[in-house]
Amino acid sequence: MRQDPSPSSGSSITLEDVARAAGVSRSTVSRVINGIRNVDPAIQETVRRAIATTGYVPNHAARSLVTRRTGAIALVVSGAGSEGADAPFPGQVFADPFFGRVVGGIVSFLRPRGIHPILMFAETAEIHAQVLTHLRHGNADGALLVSTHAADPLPRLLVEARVPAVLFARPAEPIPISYVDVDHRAGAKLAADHLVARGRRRVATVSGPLDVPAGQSRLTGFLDAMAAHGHAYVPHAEGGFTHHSGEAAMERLLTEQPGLDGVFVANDLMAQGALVALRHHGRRVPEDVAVVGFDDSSAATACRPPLTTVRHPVEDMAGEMARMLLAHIEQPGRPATSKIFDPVLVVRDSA
Amino acid sequence: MRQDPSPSSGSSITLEDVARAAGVSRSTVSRVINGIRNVDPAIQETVRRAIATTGYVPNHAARSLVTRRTGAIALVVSGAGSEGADAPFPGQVFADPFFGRVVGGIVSFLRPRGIHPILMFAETAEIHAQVLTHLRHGNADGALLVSTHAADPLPRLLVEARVPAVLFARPAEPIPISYVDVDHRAGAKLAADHLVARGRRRVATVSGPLDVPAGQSRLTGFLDAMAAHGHAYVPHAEGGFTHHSGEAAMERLLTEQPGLDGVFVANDLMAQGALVALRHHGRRVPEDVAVVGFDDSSAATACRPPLTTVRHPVEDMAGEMARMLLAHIEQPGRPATSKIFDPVLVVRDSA
DNA sequence: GACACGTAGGAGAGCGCTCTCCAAAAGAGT
DNA sequence: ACTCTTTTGGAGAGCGCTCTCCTACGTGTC
Repeated sequence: MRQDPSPSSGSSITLEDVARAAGVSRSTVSRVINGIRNVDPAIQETVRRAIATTGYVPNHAARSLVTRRTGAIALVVSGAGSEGADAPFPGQVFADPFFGRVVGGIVSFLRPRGIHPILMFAETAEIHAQVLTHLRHGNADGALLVSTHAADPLPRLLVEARVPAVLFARPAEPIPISYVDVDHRAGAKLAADHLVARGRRRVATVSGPLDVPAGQSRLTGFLDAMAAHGHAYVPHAEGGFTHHSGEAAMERLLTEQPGLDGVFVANDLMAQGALVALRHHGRRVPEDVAVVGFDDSSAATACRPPLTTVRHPVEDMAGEMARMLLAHIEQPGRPATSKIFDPVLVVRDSA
Repeated sequence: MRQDPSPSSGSSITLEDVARAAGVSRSTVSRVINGIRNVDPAIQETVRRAIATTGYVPNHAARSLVTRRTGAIALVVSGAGSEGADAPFPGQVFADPFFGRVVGGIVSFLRPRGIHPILMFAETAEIHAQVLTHLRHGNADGALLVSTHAADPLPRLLVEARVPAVLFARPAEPIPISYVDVDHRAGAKLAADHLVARGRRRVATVSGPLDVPAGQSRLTGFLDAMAAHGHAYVPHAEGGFTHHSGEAAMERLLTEQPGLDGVFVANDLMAQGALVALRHHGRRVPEDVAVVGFDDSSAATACRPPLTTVRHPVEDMAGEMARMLLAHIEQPGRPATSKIFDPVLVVRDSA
């Protein structure tokens, strides 16, 4: 036995070898492995034993050559690479803990199915093309796309190239592509209701970038809800979903309305920045100013005080994205669908 | 022309089609594409034109079936999944901005070479096996491994399975595997020298977990450097490299030595936590207590005050990892090598 | 002009797998 | 007992590519 190829040595054991060892044909071994059609239980057992003793591992390339499936999916993080003054360094986006949660949700769903995502960052147009080529080369069966910017052309390119894809968040332009999203308006209303219930009368808001649907909807949802509570005018300052932009926006708000006692900040990273600005101006949170964030990212609990925030069920959404993509890959003609998730208010100490 | 397969329709254009269009053989087209051997410039031009007009895209599966290369590499984030009381949720690790930088460095190096990493999380032994199987199926040519825990068995498993691999940070057990690392002792000395130069006399340290080489080296490096400055005894509290463990360790240190005026915290995330504890106890930073972190992660600049910290050239190290892995894939017999990077002190406001 | 030599292109044999087609065997209905 | 269906295993044709031969054709040498 010692001259035998050990199972750990670079596997050049093929189906043919297993078939010979089991005394059956290649077809039968293939059927046992793929669990297709009926195979006599006794033969199945023999084949399984042969697979174990030979240490056979299927060759992925050969399989996908004939099935025309790679069994891989791409996770594309796309943006315009113009995150304020930040360097457009790939992986920069992971500074936002939100992406960690997206990745976690996707992996949780995919891993039990034996799929591991291929990570791609696409900041520039040149790289968009490269990503597209990669996908068309058959390196992945489909793509999960998380855009950081509204003007992202990739969703459209993906649709045109007929690459199965699912987006996180509704695309800015109306195109036939599946996506998941959270009900931003409902989340903003949750924040408004909470602030009013806490007795706050001079409320303001730090919005996200208004060219992004999420930024837009959170703002209008908040303003509408406040209007329903009788507050016709609510000051707002626009931020860019980053820590520093939140801090700067809060500064502007304090200049405009020094007497404010409540603020809704459109994401936690900005809220963290807002907290810094408030402290700098001697405001106590929540005594002087109540702060409500959005996302329930890990930044929310890292803050002092911990943030009251609107919980985006990111992991569930990411899992659903993966589920939808798999369905699209399974049935190529499937029409685009969307799924909107309900947010939840998580009450902590900041409001 | 309108009945022709349009370039954007699911590519079933093969080498054969291109060869026919160019009036040459399949071999010649292959040679042009792979730039191997001499091909008449005129014919090359004809072939390129044919490729463009047919919209040909090479089939990756077919190619890797014969070359026995996938052209893919795996990025494995491995740990024991017992990060304190945190849930072992995949992607959890991305809460640490450090990983974002690792990913960024890897992608920066790999992307120009047309390679996109396959992301895998391996928290449990069961998943280690799954990852190994995946690798042996030929889903990737090699692996880049970032462990969060010292007891990680994956490096050894990878070596045994003869999967080309490179680690981020020296393995706890001595095994023949390539790695990159930072000179932790030198970094800790930088911190000690700076604290002493700033005139601090009652210095303490929050160390990382002592079963991790990085935690160990940073502590001993710091203690040795302080001893060289005449400080025989330096109190220390052990943390777990997380925000909360840093806060807790700082609390303990303040109980043991209320009069301390300087502290070296073994990573920025813990330093951020330490800042919270110090503020809670009414200490001003840097006036009352000078704080030096380690890593120069984005947490360092998000803090108030911004952290003076030891910069780990993470992106360079990650890029080097990828370079080493490609070399190992290129020359399978290549002996394991390591590369140690020098850290740099980044002076901000905290010390 | 006969020979060797170097170079460019073509032919064709696989790489390891899936899957359709067939044949053989087994059961069902009359 | 015969035909008709159903079940189960084998044969073999590719999937699209690379790469090793092999042939044809200059070019150089004596």
